Amino acid sequence: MSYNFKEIEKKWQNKWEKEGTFNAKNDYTMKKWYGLIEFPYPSGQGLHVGHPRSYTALDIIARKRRLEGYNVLYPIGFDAFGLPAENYAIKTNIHPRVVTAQNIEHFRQQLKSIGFSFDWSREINTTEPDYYKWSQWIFIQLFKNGLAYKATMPINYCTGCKVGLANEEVVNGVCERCGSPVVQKEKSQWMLKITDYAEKLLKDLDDVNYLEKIKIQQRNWIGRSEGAQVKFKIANSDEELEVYTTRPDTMFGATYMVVAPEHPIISKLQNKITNMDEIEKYKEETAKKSDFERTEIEKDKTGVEIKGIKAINPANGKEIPIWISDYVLITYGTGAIMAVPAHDERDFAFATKFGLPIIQVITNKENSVSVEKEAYVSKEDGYVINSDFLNGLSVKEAIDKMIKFLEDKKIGTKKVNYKLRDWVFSRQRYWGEPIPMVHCEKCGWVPLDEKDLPLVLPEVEEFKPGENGESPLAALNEWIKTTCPHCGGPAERETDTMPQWAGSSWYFLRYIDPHNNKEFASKEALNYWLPVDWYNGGMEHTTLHLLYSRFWHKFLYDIGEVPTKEPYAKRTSHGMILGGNGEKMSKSKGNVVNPDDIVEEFGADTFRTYEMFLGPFDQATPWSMESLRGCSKFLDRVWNLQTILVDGDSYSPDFDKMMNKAIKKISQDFEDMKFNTAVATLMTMLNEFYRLKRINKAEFSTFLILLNPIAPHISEELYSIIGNSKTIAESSWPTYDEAKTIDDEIELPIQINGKLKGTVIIVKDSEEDVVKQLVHDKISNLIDGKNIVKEIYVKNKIYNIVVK
RNA sequence: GCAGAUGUGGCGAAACUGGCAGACGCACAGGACUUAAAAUCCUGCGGACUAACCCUCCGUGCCGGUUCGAUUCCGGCCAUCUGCACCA
Repeated sequence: MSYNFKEIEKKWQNKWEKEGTFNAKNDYTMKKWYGLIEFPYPSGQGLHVGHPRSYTALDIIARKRRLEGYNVLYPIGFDAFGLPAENYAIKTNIHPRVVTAQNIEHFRQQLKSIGFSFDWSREINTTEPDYYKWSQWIFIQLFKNGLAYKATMPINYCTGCKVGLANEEVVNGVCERCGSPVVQKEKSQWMLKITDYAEKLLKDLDDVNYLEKIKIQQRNWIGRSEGAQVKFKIANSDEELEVYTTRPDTMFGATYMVVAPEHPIISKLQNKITNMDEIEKYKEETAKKSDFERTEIEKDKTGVEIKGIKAINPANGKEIPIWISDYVLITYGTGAIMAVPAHDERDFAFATKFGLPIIQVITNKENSVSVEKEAYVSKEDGYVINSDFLNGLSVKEAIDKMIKFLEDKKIGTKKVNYKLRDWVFSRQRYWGEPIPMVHCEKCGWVPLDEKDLPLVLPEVEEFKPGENGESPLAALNEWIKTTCPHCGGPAERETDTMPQWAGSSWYFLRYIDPHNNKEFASKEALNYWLPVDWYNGGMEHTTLHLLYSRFWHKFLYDIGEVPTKEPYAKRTSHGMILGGNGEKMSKSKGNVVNPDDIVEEFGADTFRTYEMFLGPFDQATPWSMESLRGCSKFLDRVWNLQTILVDGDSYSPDFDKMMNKAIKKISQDFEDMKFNTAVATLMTMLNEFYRLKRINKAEFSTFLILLNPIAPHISEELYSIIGNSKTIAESSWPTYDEAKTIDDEIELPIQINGKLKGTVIIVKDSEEDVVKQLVHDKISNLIDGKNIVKEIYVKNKIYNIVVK
């Protein structure tokens, strides 16, 4: 018999909403637990089945924590600024605010229908002035502390639409919408100096409980390296070219230099350069490529020699040519490299293509290295040759000696470098937080007075970005004209807006005290709730959102605004849910599953159970309608346990053991996010109840509490039906007796030569001679007359006999 | 190219710290109930061998190694997925 999930789920959801069952308490004497999921971007498509995977997982932990007596904060909100709403506005001229409000309403209703235990009283929305006031406030603090600055950075510029584009909108070098070529266009933009925090962001990873793969990804992204920064003189000139290298030991093998096409040395020395035409042409071609293309495509190296100037290798004083090539990026290091083709793969490819000299300076112990066909890049067991005063040293020794040489001569220093780049914070867009800065002729860039926040996003007629890649706000002359907060003279507002990352970089702080209009959150509340105890989200956010929000938080810590160094004590990650065909769900593939349909047909509890059962939580798994029905059947069987409900005590000690083991297993599985095996354990329990055709009230109640975090509605309903006066939400998490989880008899496997030949029942912790006798009796027919070489007994695990 | 991950039945998967490979579920097959179907319940279900059962052998992407014993550890390959900023 099926149960009426529609009625039951509605009933409990209404009760929870009416009573505020899951709202966090303002009792700061209680032990607390703060669980966080990545708040959704309210897209027009509505909730994806991927969202509930993460939300159900932490909902399970949140519900368990409440039953364990914690004051739980499990909040929800909407990250509602963003491109899709703006692009929709451009098409339809409907204000993004209107569309966003509709989408949020839809999301809210969808989320509520799944029965998450969110504290809805703390819902936030990044597009509300009350919220982004504080995003702007934090930006001003960053500016005041020298961490926000203006710099000229390229944007993607569509030559057809004449607007700036996000990376996402550039597909294969052309505009996604009109197909016109996209070029890089220089633009003055706000930058945030995340690189100042590189060392802290790296080091403090040691103190947080993130999945190891997340730490590794962040470390690689920050990309700390040690090396040397070295000045190369330009022959017959006062100019110098500075390079960064991690291999100063190979400097005698540097046979040429390469600078990024955008490098300022070119314009500085243009009078000496004899092939400016050729260089300009190459620069133009480079501008057509996004960074993405320059780095992604496995292509032949291209480049142009800068004729008329030469550099001097400071190691040996030899003149070497200077080239430009797009494989050198202006944004990393100094934008220039010394090329050592014998010991760097890219340099090797470049030198081979353009016939540049290759000088080997590193060999191995056996001196069997050849750099005829490929570069020798190993740093281990390398020894220096052909390098004057470095000859015979190991790579490590040579690095130190060369750095000392450079420092003595004052032409170079030891230098730590990071791959991490500063954060481009300007967007030439409408639907974002206005940047609260004005430009005054006299005072330069000045932040708004904090009492004048929020700087409200003004109304516009036209959402289309302006020509030349300006923001739509650039057309609002009246709005732009303002007075300088510093000197009172005429000034102009910044017209770019913040990126979507801004609102999400600190939202977890606002949840803590969402209605505070004096501060982003009170000190008292921050002290109590921080840090976030557990944050679950997608791996795709590891290097951007996760790092950005750590950066903002660390900054706020340094200026005394938050009490913890790190925002998140623990970070875990969920795998993607794929379509039934094993491919990523997408409209074009027609394999999208809509959560609403599942909830409508099978109910929220089945949906939640299936999302947790479908596979290991951290791995990508395909959706299967058949398996979903299996979960529906499971809940029907749970409902029908009522038919075998009996009075009386536990059935047997063994049965009691099964219950204790299950409590232990499920409790631990939840903590380890092994939800699939937790569900499997519940199914096994259920099978056992039916096998014995009995369950008493105490057992049923325990079973329902264990099931409750996964399937909260049906479990509450049954809990009440079987006569409990309190609800599960008012009860506590079951405990188990460790002694009752241990078997006193063990079925010991017997192997001969590592192959299973049988089993024997032994008393737990039996001594070897006792077991030996039992084993020999059991398999005497297999070992009689055989030459026993060795016998291995691993207590309570295995007995293995080696025969010849 | 770099980085991270993954690879186990027809399918999703499980397996503690190196110790009985395949728990749980789906699909499938047979049976019960039913006038019949659906639903439900019961039984079986890695492969080879076998009429069938037992036995035996093979089996965790491939090749090798360590070990009494390897899905698990080590080396080398192959394939797939994800991310990327050619990171000097």
